[in-house]
Amino acid sequence: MAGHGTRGRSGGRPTLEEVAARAGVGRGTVSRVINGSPRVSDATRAAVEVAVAELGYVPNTAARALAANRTDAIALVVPEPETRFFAEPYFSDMLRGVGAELSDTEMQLLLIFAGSDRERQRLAQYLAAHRVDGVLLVSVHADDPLPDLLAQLEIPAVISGPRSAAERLASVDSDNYGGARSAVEHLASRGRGRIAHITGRMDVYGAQRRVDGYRDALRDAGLDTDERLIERGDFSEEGGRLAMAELLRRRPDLDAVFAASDVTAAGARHALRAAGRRIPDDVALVGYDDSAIARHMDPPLTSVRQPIQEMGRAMMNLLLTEIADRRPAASRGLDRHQAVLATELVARASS
Amino acid sequence: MAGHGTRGRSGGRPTLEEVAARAGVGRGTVSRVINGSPRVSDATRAAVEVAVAELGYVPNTAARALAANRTDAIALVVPEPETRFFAEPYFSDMLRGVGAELSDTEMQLLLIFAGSDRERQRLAQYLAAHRVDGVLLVSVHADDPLPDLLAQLEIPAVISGPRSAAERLASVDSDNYGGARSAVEHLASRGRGRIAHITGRMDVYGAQRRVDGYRDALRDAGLDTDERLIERGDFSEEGGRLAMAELLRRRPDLDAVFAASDVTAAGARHALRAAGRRIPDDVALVGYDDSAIARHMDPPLTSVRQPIQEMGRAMMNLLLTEIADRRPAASRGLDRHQAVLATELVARASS
DNA sequence: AGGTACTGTGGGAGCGCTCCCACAAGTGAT
DNA sequence: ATCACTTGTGGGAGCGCTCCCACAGTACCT
Repeated sequence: MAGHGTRGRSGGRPTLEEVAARAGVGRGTVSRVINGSPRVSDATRAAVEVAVAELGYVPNTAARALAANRTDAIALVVPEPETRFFAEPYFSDMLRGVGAELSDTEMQLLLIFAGSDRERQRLAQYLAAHRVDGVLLVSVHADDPLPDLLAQLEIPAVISGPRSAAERLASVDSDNYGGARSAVEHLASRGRGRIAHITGRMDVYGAQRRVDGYRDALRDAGLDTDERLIERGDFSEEGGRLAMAELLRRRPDLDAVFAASDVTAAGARHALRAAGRRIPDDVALVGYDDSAIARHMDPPLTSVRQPIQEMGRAMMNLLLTEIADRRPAASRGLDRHQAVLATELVARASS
Repeated sequence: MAGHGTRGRSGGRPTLEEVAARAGVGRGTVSRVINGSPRVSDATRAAVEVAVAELGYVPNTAARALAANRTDAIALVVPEPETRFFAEPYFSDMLRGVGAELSDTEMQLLLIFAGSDRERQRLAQYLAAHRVDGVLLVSVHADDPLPDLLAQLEIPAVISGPRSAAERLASVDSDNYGGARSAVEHLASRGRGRIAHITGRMDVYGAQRRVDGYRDALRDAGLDTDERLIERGDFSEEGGRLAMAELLRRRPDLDAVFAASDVTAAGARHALRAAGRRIPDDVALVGYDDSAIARHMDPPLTSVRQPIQEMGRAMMNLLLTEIADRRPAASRGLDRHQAVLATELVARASS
């Protein structure tokens, strides 16, 4: 159907040209009004607006995208299977923040899952076709090639959780260092002096930062900084259990544990129970994420909350700036855009 | 950035014209190859494909959309707040089905929430701009103006759950009538003879059909068809409780209840417990939806399962057909496209 | 040999918009 | 009166593609 020739001149949707004719002005003027340019007299603007209303004119997105070389669309890329997306409140919180920030924009948000190889293939094509003006990347693993692809294509992008201290992409993160510090300071204030730490996967930058925060807080508080109080975990429950058992073997006198995630803390709790230690009487326990697990644990788990929704907003803000600048942070060397949001310690019965 | 004149001729993305030059053919031929037209000789096709690969050519979507008057995008419209979308497995199941059917297509799926008035306003603009080739509409209320807007704009659309027997839009539904019948037949086969029914909101077509199925099944089985065995509910738990209490008052001798939803059944269960009736010993209970509630109820609830994921697939299939035909079902009078999928009774301890 | 078909191909015209140049008209300084 | 701006406006050119017409070449009939 349609395509060319003298097609549907009368029947179809009105064009900018028809609006111009109706308002008795030129095409350029209508375009200026539509796009909110200040360089139009009030009288002319009013006339055009009347014509637009009468004709029910709506700009043709495709034509605009072609001529202006932009799409007014943004992709939220989730490098996970859909199931995880729906299962974890993290994503819906993030989405809410992003949506809130976007709602007074003309931009359109696309949700793209890239869990399988097939989906990733499609995504690469999609990005290569420049079908979006910018990309929001959440939950990226350290070895993910996606960020580099984005940098190479020079597509503005913002990542949640930088992959390292040398992250080239603009990024938003919560204050992992500060969060860890607050956990340790909280335990110290409760009179605990031999505080252990079960780390997350050490190839995750945030996990490294939590270790840094833990160490510095211990040192600043003048507490026991024995390296044997640190044991590796991997964010999993089983990892937490094993690490806890090892810590109890090495330092049976420990009186508190800061775990790098709530799930890890759940594992630690099992090991503590198995060893006959009471929480919090014998050993105080603090987790990270303030997830549902924390609230439902027995006893309820003290945890460090990250402002996920705020992070979504911040990501969107950064991205809109990047797009406005039309120069991805990656190409500007050290002048990176970053945002780090404060965490909040939620104290419960476990500490 | 770009715009016009002799812009980025060398640097930017390759165009179809450049591919044509490289392959030593005309623009038309490249277009045919890209779009998989059979009217190209094998030799020419191969040459073009080489040029495409060498140049890393990716078609410009905007230009294609403008010239061909199509977008290759489909919207899944959810007329609910995002929170409900994430809370109910219904949507994620539906999405999975839709996605599966779409994955071997070039089409792009957009997820659009239209819970608030503001969002609905935006959606209307969006549709008026014909930014999608078709729309999937899930969870529509009887008085929703959205379907009519779609019909008026002549945008191909498929609705999940027709609003009435006279639904003009193409639709996919589960077999509410048959599902209700199977519930009643199941109870009858368990030896129950005085089977009550708590309906859903009667302005929902599916709820009406369930009543029809209930009535016909009773009649065909030669059971008690006393109209006093039917009481209105509204899909809610409280509604189920009230209706159950009323039914017990009117027909204290009833020995089974078929509730129009699992949530309703949960309410009925409370009322039965309050009246000292044991489930299933005194009264057998069957729900509808086979939701998580059914599995976790005490006792576990027998329920009618709808094939949500299959419905998603069916919707997508119907829509793709509609789009291919380029004539919305609404404009073809009685030649409507519909699909009705079978339900399945999941028997548990409550019956 | 002439006709009729079909296959494969090139390229003009056009999709509806934005960008920018050109230019008219007004304003104020010289 | 002249110049130098500024403000507002019209419209040409171009974005990269698809559609379709025209036409060359080949195949198969009369």
